[in-house]
Amino acid sequence: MPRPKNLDTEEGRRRREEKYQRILDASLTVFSQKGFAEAKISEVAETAGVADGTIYLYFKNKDDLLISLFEEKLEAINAGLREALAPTSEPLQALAIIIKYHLDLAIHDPSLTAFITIELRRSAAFMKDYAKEQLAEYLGQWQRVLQQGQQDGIFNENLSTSIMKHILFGALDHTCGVWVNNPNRDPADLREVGEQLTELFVRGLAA
Amino acid sequence: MPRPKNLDTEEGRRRREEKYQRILDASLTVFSQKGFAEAKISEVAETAGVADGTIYLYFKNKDDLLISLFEEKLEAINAGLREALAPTSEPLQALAIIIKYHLDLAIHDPSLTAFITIELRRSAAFMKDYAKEQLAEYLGQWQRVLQQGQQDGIFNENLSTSIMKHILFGALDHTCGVWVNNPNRDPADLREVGEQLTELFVRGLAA
Amino acid sequence: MPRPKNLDTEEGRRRREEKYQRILDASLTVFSQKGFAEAKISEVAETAGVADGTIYLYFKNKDDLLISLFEEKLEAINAGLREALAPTSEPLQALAIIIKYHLDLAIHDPSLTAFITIELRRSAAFMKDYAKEQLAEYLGQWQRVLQQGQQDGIFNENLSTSIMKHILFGALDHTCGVWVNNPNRDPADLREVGEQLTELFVRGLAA
Amino acid sequence: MPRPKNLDTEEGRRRREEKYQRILDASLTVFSQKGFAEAKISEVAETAGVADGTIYLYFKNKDDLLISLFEEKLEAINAGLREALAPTSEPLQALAIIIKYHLDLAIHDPSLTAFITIELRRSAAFMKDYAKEQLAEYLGQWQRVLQQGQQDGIFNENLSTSIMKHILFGALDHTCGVWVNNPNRDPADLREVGEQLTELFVRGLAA
DNA sequence: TATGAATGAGAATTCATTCAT
DNA sequence: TATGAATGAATTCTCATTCAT
Repeated sequence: MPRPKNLDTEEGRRRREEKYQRILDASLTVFSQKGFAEAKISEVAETAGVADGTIYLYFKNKDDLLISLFEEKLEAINAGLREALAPTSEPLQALAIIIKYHLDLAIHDPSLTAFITIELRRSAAFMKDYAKEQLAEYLGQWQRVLQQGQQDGIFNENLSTSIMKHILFGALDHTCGVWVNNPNRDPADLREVGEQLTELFVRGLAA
Repeated sequence: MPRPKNLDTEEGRRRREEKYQRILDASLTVFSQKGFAEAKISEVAETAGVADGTIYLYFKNKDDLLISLFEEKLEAINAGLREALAPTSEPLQALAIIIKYHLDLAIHDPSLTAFITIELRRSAAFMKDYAKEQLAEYLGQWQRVLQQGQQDGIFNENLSTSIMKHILFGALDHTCGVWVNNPNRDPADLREVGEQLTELFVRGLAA
Repeated sequence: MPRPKNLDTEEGRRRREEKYQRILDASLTVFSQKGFAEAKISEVAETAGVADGTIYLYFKNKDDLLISLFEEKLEAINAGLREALAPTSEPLQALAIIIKYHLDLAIHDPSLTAFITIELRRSAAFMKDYAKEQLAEYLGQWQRVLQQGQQDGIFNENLSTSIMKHILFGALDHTCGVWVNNPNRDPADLREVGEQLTELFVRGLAA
Repeated sequence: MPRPKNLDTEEGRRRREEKYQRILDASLTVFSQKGFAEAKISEVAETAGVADGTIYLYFKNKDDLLISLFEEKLEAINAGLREALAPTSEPLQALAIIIKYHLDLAIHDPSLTAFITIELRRSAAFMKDYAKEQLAEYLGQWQRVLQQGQQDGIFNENLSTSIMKHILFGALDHTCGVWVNNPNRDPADLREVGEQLTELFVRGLAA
């Protein structure tokens, strides 16, 4: 969703798209390292290899950069999860996929995870619902799996799926946040978390 | 720990302590409403009913205010939990107490919960370990309960208590954060969360 | 010249005088160490062993402290020189006394010399003439010696005594300033300066 | 040495150099009028015709402005004296040139003289040796002339050139300071000072 | 489009001075 | 008188944003 309008040439559009992306990537890097408030636009620009002013050709302001980053990343995460869940409709398998997907995210993109863990709540509390919507969509996918499990008689019907999705998210988000924050992090540790978490939930949710 | 030296008179000490507390309370109010970065010292001062400069008689700078707030509040929370857990050594009861204690905190002091939920991770990531230590102590109390449960043969020994404590914290912290952020929040909802969470964990942890 | 009025008792006056002096001495210490602008009233108070507010019972404000210090010290210096010059009316002897007196000042009270060297010009440039007057009086004593020397036919009548007094002051003030600023200063070095300066002037001024 | 990086174009460099100079000139004006401590960055900015923030694109902070001003000006003064002394190696002529050069400085740039007279000592006492080095270089040029005079048998060998240079500097600096501080100053007065000073030293230094 | 120098609003912090005790 | 906590005006400096090139 680059703002600049020159879409005349194919070439032009591609170049714009590419620079837009570069700025967004740079934002993620800087925001995850320093946190949004401490991050300087000039540092984002330097990281992206563009001039400070250029950022304002693609984004309205610093907040817009944050919002766009959330939108872009959360959308992709949602799409990725949708794809990952497509092959199966078996709730237990799906639950395992959900957990694995979230943990893999942390393993493969620690910056993104650090960013989400740190900024999501602050954004949820003080900003409009840009991020909230996407998060709702993400958790919505989870909830559907849980509901399916209840329908299939696999998951305890007394448990509220809308509460469970938040419990699961909190658990995953926090454990990933702790892991990502550890300079000597080892993916094996996070995989272990996945197994334990799965066991806890599978037993806990069991009908 | 107010800085001013005049501790000569009983009266003097009390007044100082009182103002120190007033500033800290005001910080909590403002920090939880706007987030630390957006909070202005002048607003904290106004909320506390003191002049801007007065804050610097009690705290070194804005960061010190944040750190002191963490220390003070987390210490009290730790002490409160210790007290709440004292009466029982039965793991299942203790687990219920832990969950109830955390949720009651949110119900009785939503500002504090909002503050912790939003700022704790950011602080953990970028600040020294002022907050980390207290959090470790808090989760340490939880872990001891889980370990006791394993020893008593009540909790599944295959589950890592050090992972479980983080899972539980993430779950509680996030659900409380969501609840606190809801302008139409109803304590009953959070109590419901408590019951469901307890059930999930009791079953999930069962040996 | 303490301001407080309670002069009722002999005892009261003495105590006041004593505290006034203590504050002034503390000012000299602090001003000479940090310079007037960097000096903090609270540090002067601490050095004097009084409360911050007490200073304002004796001095109108920070500037008044500076001015009073100049007045007090320069007056004493003037009186001291007058006394030192009393025994002789022989110009060459008097000139030697003048130089020795100024250098001895630096040797015996380096703080005062540092203070004067650093603050006198700034004060002369930006403040009222409190200091100027006393300096004029000091240099006036010098000029009378130079004039006497011309009258006696010892000093060259073509040289302007009003220029010479400034030249001599600049020379003495700067060399003392350099010496005082040297952490490894040795009084012998300054005495050597005195001899050389005397020789230069005696020859240079000779009729 | 402007900080901004864009040195790409000849044009760009020139404009930057020009603005750097404008700010430095404004500093001199303001510092010499009020003294460094009383000078406000905002006033320097206004005098320079730039925004407050612009100053920080060229200088690290207020102290850096002072230091840079010293460096720039004292360097130029040193270079100027070197040039002025080049034509002659005759000590008496050289001495006259030294004195004339210093006094001409005051006549042609009273602000600079006021600034140096007032701030040099304070800086020497409290700041690093930015200014000290350049002053040492300046007085070093004087000392070489005095030494040459001794070698040539013109100047008294009993006099220490390292003391004499300080005496001369003090004399010149102070007389210039007094003159510059006089609102009704007449260059003729300072020329008279020059003649008298020269006569005093020529006679005083004579072998 | 891209640049990056310039802007200036805004915020933290300091400290001389006041004033209730 | 003496105290020292409280005040708040004043100042430095930062950095998101603009705009001339």
